[in-house]
Amino acid sequence: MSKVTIYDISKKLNISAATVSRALNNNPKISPKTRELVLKTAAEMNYEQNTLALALKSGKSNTVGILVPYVDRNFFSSVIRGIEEELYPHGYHVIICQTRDDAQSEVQNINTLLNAQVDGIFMSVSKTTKDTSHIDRVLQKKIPLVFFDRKKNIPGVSSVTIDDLNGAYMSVEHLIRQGCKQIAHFMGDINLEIYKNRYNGYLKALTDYNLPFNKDYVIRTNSKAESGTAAVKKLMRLPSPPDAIFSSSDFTALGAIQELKKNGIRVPEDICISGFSNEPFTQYTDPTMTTVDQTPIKMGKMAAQVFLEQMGGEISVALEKKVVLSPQLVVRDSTNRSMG
Amino acid sequence: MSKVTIYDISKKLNISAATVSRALNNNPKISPKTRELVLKTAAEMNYEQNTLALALKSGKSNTVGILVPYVDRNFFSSVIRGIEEELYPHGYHVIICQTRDDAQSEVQNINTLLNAQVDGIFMSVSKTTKDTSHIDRVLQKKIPLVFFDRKKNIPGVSSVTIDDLNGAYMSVEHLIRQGCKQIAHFMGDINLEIYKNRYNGYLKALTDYNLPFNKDYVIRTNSKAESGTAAVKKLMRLPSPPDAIFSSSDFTALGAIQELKKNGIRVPEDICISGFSNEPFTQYTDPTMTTVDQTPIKMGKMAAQVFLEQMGGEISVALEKKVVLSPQLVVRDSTNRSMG
DNA sequence: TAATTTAGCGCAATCGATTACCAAAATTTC
DNA sequence: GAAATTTTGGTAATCGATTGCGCTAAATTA
Repeated sequence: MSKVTIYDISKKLNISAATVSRALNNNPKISPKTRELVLKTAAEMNYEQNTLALALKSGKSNTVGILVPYVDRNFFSSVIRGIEEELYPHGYHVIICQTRDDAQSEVQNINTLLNAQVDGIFMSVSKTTKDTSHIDRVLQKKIPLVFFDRKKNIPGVSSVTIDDLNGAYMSVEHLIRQGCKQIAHFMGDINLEIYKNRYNGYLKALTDYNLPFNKDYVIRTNSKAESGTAAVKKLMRLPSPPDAIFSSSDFTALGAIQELKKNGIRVPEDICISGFSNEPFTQYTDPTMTTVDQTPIKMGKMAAQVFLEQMGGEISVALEKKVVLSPQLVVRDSTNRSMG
Repeated sequence: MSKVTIYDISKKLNISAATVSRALNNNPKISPKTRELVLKTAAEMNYEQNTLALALKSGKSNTVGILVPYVDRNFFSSVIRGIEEELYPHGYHVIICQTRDDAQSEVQNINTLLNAQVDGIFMSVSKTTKDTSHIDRVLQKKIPLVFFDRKKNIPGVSSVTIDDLNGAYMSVEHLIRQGCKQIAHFMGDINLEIYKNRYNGYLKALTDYNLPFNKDYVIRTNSKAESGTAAVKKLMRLPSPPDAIFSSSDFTALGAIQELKKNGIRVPEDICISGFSNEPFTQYTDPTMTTVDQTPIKMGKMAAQVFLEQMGGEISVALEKKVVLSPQLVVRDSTNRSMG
């Protein structure tokens, strides 16, 4: 009924609990005969090691914490899946926390995770995070920390990100090859590196292909479809509207497409549009949407591997590791002019 | 640097650790003066209670486990979000496990969760689960268990589900009101109650509205778009093809729409189609898809509340509670004939 | 055969916090 | 002022597992 402990086994066999523990852990100081006996009895009695007691004694909890803005955002839940699948075989559990993109909640969650003595922390920093003293505290405690996607540049912290600049560059390059010459950009929150990088990739492509930069073509958006429709309205009022839009978000790109269709402007014939993230819905829009895949499951798996490496290293020299994954341009109809 | 314990505080103040513990827990047996002193010192020394030690001593870990087939499925991640948001203010953490719809993995995960001494378990049973002895073990240990969405009928286990039968009924009723008379059904895995209920709702609506039942109109599908295209092909070969499809899944409905469009059959003019789940993409398909919203975040919150109630009850009389949420019919263009 | 090594196992401390039980001090009561 | 209470706080066991140290008996060596 109630839990079987090593003491129950030791009493039954008339040996000490220490012997039981050693036998169960394959300690060579125990004779094979005793070991077998203990193992057999433990199995019979349905013994299970008490994780909490072990964690308290060893200081290792075999759990890791994952901090994301929202679990139900496809990108994040996919990363979580990747982490979980990579870590489960190693005996780790994942604790999920939502920051709701709130810096204060991030700090709180970090605290409770530290307090629960997690063996590692994975996080995508919240948009509003400025101060990083809570992150320093993680480092002080020598707990492996891995940023994914959204990171801060802090020495000693590993990160797994995608090459946003290149993803943006590939998108814009693709638009140019489709014959577009006046390419607008929906720019996300510049507080986050990822959006800054996407913007820079946009600029770099323009420069490399000798296209002029027009500041009216860069619109600040916020990852919501409405923001995309508003942005499109603004663009269409310009004396010389763009013939392509590279959006830093699938949602704003979607809003743009909807607004354009409503006004009888054809996509991709009149204007090409590409998004970013490869949200599941992008393959079902009309037209289907060109976008950039961030390989989130892979990102999660990589992050987990980085963590495992850091755990493996005897002396946790906290040597940081920066993994940058290559994004994948997914070309679909919203930029495909060859199909007419 | 290293963790501050109540012993550190007790040494500094030259009192016993017991007193410190009591002071921190507002035990009335400690004089206000001492209490204040301890509290102040604890704050100064940056003391934090060791969760693991507490958990070991009390048997309460303040974590709950959530088992889902895949975390990156929108429905499940939304439920998780609901649970997390409801439980976080109560000091609980959530551990996420993926079963990959594999019964064996479900058993394993349950075991490790029990072993980690979670205070409760939330689960959506995997498709392949037949034997339920692992669930019985949870009950034996008197650990609150709450099924959500996919459940097994086991006495003593609470559940939060939606009224699938009614959701199906509303859908079919809606199709009938649109003038459809020959309504087909894409039926999911009948091993799962939810699909059985959706099927029954379909049948009930047909009966109530005096429409004949045609067994050729019921096609077994598997929640993948391809399965939907295959099903449509089969239906279209019938001597008298249907004029509406009620699909038990958004994905198969999507596959159906795509296949029909490809063959020049118009939706909704020639055939109405409705799905189930209100996946995010359904609002972006062309035409936008009528579907049934399962209110997953609400479902998560309800499940959490059921759990909290069970924890609150002094004697855990394990009185089961069955919550059935009302689904929401979301009417969009794929069934809207008035717009012609 | 005596001396020494080694295999096998037990004792008790430890991880950090809680709490039943008990004891000293302070207060009240007569 | 002595006895009876009441406050206040200490002692030590407990949750379950691990492990350094040491002891006993068997095995090895001289």
